[in-house]
Amino acid sequence: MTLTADPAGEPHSERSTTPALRLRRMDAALLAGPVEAVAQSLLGTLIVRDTDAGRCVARIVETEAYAGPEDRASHARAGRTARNRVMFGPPGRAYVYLVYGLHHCLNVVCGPDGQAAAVLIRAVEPVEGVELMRLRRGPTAGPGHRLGAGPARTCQALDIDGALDGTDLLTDLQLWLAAPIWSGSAARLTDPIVSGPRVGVAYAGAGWAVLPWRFGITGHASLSRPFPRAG
DNA sequence: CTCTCGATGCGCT
DNA sequence: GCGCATCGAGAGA
Repeated sequence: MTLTADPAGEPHSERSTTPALRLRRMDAALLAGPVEAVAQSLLGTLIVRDTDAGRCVARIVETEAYAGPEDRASHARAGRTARNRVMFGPPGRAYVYLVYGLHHCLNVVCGPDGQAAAVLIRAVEPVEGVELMRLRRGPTAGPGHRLGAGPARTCQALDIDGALDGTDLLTDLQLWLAAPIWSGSAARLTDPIVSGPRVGVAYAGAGWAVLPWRFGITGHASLSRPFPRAG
């Protein structure tokens, strides 16, 4: 399925109104269950970013699951620390961290309060506010569908940084999660899902590094990078 | 297309 | 002090 909020994409007619993208706040129930299941459930849902500059809406097309201290690839592997404390909190919060000293990454905390688990948002497809996203990404950014093709690109396009760490994505007004709605009912992702090993976690050791906990919408143009064959 | 490398702040050992 | 859940530029095939 293709999601479009571009008014120009609709034939012009006198009584036609803008085919407004209708948004409904995400249900917390979607964030319950095993983190690798939640990571797949988040595919196709929307991130809404409202700032003074305007609204941006982006569709999640790629995720990675990170579990608790037992997961040697997870930031929770050393137990609860100042940086990862949000991961151990209630589901629905944003865990935002700085990586390589210059890039931010956004996670959606899931699982029960007190138990560390989070889903990294690895790539999004711009849906609304594409020009604003392009402005934030800078003049060297590629075509529109690549503006959110990576975890740090996603944060840059949506103006997400450490100040938003701990934000409640289920209730906040500036950064929140939504499900797309058509004809009054919630949309369901019908696209096939592809999986593969998580990116950049070789240090985690054989068991955890090869776990296929990276998920994407098969063949989507906004994926951060290709999935290995036979994923 | 692929590969290599530098930037850059800070959490953790 | 080491190394990172990354990106973009540049070189070479």
